[in-house]
Amino acid sequence: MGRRTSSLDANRLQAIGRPLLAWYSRAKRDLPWRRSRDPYAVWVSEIMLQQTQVERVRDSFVRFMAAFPDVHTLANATEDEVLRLWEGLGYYRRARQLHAAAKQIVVRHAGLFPRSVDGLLELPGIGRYTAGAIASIAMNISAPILEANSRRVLARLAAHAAPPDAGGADAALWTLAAAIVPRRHPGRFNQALMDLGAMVCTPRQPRCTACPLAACCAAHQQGREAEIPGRPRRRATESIRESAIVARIGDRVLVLRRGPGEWWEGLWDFPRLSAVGRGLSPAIERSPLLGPLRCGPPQRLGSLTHSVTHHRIAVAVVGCEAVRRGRRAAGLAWVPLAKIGRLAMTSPGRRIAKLAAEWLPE
DNA sequence: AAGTCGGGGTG
DNA sequence: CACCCAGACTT
Repeated sequence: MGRRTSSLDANRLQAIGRPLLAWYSRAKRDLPWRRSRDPYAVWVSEIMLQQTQVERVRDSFVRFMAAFPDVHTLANATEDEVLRLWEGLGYYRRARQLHAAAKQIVVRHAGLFPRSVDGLLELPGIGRYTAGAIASIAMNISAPILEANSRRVLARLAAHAAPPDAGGADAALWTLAAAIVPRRHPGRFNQALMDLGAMVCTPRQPRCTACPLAACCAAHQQGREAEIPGRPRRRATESIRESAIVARIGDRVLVLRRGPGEWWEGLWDFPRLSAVGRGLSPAIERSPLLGPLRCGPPQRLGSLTHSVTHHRIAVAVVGCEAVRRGRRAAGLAWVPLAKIGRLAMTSPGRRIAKLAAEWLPE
């Protein structure tokens, strides 16, 4: 056998389960979605948790489940309602796909979840990780998972130094994950791996002295836990400057819904233009987006920045008194500022609305 | 294989 | 500022 530290040998493999599950039973996190093993609840939580930290999901999960307690309720909801309850979580395609999948489950599967990894994979928004998570946690199917936490744990156990974006790096770790997931309690085992990664085997300064797997961790034995796994290459962030327009008539302001192919598809936002400063006024008048809109001199209300993946956007917020409404169009609405809370808005849109509220007394 | 998609908390 | 996160999907 020529295997060395690049993968776990059979002895180390067998050594994982017992100490890991013992650690989990006493150290596991108390999370709202762990109160239920209903596939629907597990599914909703897993979609929310994609690329989103646990602490940011807690409250949204509780609110969402209260509004849509089962797959039929979700399937019958409007996309606006679903998006509004997704507000602030980001990656809104997840919400649209969740909604589409709920309809699919109701129409094609009589409201019952497919009870296999392959069946789950056919639903929009469910990939290899999420299918394995739902299958193992909600259905007691011995399916592997690989995500940010368990990837780090397994990479260190096996001293697998390649960064996640390296070619073939994940394939080896998926193989490892499949080799170690037990037939008994696969869901607990997988969640234990994730909790260990989140609480002990952290990206920086892992707490190896508290780790139940330290004795069989190749990275720890080599003293390389700080450098494993390697960091992926980061793209440079690109800076963007634009203006957001709060066009006002009386107590109403102009908002628009983001369309297909745009960021925040389906969500409402204030109109924005790439022009800033002196060029803004003519840009407003020319903008096919806005009408054209006739309005008085733009007035600076404030500024804010936000980030979308590798873009950093500086927004100058400008208010103006519109003379008349301009064209009517789907996805364009004059909304009383007091009622803007009912719309599913982008996060910067919410902040812009706040500036607008300060501008407009009551 | 590389890009895209949010947002906020942390150091 | 950079880094991080219970990934999926398109090109």
